[in-house]
Amino acid sequence: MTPPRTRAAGPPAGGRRRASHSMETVLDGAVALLDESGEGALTFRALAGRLGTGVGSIYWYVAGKEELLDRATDHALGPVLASLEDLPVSDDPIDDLRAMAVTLFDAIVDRPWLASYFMRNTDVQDNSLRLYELLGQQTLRLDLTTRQRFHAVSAVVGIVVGTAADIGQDPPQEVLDGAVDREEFLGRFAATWRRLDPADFPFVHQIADEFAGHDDKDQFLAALDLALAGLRLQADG
Amino acid sequence: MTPPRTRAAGPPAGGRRRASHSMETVLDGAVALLDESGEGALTFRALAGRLGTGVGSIYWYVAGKEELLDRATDHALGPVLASLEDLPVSDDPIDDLRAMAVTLFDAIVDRPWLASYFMRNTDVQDNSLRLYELLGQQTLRLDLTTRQRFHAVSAVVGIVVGTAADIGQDPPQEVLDGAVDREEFLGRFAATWRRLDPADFPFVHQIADEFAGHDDKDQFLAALDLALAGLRLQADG
DNA sequence: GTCGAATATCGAACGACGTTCTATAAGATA
DNA sequence: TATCTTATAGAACGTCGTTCGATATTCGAC
Repeated sequence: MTPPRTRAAGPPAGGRRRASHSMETVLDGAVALLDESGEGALTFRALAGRLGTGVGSIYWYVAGKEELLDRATDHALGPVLASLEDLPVSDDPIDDLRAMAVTLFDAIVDRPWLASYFMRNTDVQDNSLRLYELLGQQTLRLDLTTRQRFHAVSAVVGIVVGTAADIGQDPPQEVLDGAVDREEFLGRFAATWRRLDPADFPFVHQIADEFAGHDDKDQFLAALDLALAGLRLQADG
Repeated sequence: MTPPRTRAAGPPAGGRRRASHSMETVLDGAVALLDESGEGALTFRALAGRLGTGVGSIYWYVAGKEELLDRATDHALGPVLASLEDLPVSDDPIDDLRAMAVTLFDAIVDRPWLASYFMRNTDVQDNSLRLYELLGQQTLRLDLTTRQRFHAVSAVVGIVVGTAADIGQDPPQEVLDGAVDREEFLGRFAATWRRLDPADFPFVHQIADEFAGHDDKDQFLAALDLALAGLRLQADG
């Protein structure tokens, strides 16, 4: 979460969103590149090639790579925000908060690059701010101080983004290429850990098998539920 | 956490650590650059300049930038690990776990770049693994399943690294340069948020003042304590 | 004491990247 | 028509990670 840095001389600068057919095209292209081959694949040259234009053109819409990333992130967050808004409302705010976090997590797992840029600049990332607001509104239904609400939402967002980022950066190409499947990948890991001296590494040694068969989502849900259990305690206390 | 990718043909490849005066020199230089001017400042040319050698020489010690970063991270983690080991042991494992998390957090705040590379490759990052083990050993003292222990440590590490990373990437140069102090920086933020329509953004609007004066460490401690409260529930239940 | 491998250094060169700049075309306005 | 704004295109610049071949140094084997 960070304020504005620079702004492209570009199109919808001030007022409400004009037509600007091409800004969407640029963002769609950027998102497509990110989806297809990850963060490293989004270069101005590659994007220009895909759009059939020159690199210079992109700079008319966007001040630089930072803004491109921020806007692409926000662009991709639009549908996520919509699905959060469509979530049913129960009478338990913490359950609703949980459902939102899970939805957000799933979206980030689908697009791991989201984690790196999410909430970096709420000035450009309108949807990020709305998303933050939506999570926050659940805490308004709880008996908490403002500060506690603030901290609760920070914690939840932190767990979602943190865990998802961890997962996203893990698979080292071999797995993405399909040359090595996830099971073997994790298994190699576990094997290394199991070889450690149990006297020096009682915990890691014990954890090895658990790790070999672990599900990233379970890991996320466990962390989330720990924090939410704490939050419930805080709200009821 | 990830297994090995490539390895430099380099020096202490297999066996126990030889003298290898220069590997330490390289890592010290890398850490110094990272400390002085952040992640962007660590380039092979800058490092070679500081060491008074050629770029090519560095590649004898390290297979590439990834490994350089991994090793530099682990190098910097050495003293942190030592201070974790020196922490007093109480009769409450969760309190001890908390103290460790706080110590780790403080170290990362001091060196924000640690967050980006911590635990990326336990094969090269010996200290990371030991650190993970140390946290895990506290959970061995709790009445939990292996899986719960695994998840608990993941959650704690996730909160530490996630929160610290968030903080580290925030200040947008102006603050680092001292041109704008933190208070004004946060204040600008809060002002933007306060200008939002309270009907559309009840939460963000309410949070604005809280945010203006917030302390990053409080934010971290709040998230940590929520999760630890949940953990205590789990262990006692 | 010599020789050849293993160890270690160095910097030019390569290709890819973000960014800047200038030239230019098309559309609106007068 | 002339002029300003909008929009495009790509050559050029400097920096980066990385590769490579030319060297120097060390050192055990003979």
